[in-house]
Amino acid sequence: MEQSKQEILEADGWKIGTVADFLDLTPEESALIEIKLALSQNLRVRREKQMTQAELAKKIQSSQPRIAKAEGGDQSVSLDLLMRAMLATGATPKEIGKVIANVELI
Amino acid sequence: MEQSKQEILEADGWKIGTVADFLDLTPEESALIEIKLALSQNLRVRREKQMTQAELAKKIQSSQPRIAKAEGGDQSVSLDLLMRAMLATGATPKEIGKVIANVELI
DNA sequence: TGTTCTCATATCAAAAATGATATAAAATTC
DNA sequence: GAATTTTATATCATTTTTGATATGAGAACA
Repeated sequence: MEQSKQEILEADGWKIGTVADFLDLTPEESALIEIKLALSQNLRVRREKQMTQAELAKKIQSSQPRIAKAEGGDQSVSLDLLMRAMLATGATPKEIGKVIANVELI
Repeated sequence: MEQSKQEILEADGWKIGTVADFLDLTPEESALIEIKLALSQNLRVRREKQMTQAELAKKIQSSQPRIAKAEGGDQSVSLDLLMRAMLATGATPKEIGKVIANVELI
């Protein structure tokens, strides 16, 4: 489970090559990554129930490839874009807060 | 109360000139601003109890002026920087989630 | 099988955000 | 009330993030 999580992070370009590198992250750095991943995963679930990536992109003046990156947990996607996307799926601050609050510290 | 909130937003460079303009924001745009403001205000409270802006800046490889902007709710500060700063004050995902969850929709 | 729809990946110029620096203003301490 | 510390504001070159575009991969379905 931890292994697969690391694989996901590596594939998405996070600065993690080995488990040692992973452990070199400060708790704060890890927490930020976890928060972003939680949001991106939640975004995909919410979006899939309602629309295509292209439709969501249009709603927030973005592009389909960028939504794909957001949902894929890509490193190049900011929290701001994730938040805009979440809100565009109808997520309320309460719901978003819950997603973040449920992030487990490593 | 609403008036003063608008004044704050204007002073910080948000694209809000009049109440009409303010009402032109989509609910999603408003929510994003509210979330950022809630975080910046909470950041100031947390940081003041523990350290100076310069000290916090050093912790996250930022600069004192940027922390000032973050706490001041400046438009040019990303959610990512706000989040990094919050985490550096020891805020947990649970606490951060609570701050966001408590944001009232307009 | 071929067509259509949806999502993923790559590239890139433009825009936004960044840290650094200088310095002013304000608050705190002496 | 002077000195010191802390915070705010302004500018700027660099980096990061962005939307756009092109295109590939895959699934769904005819």
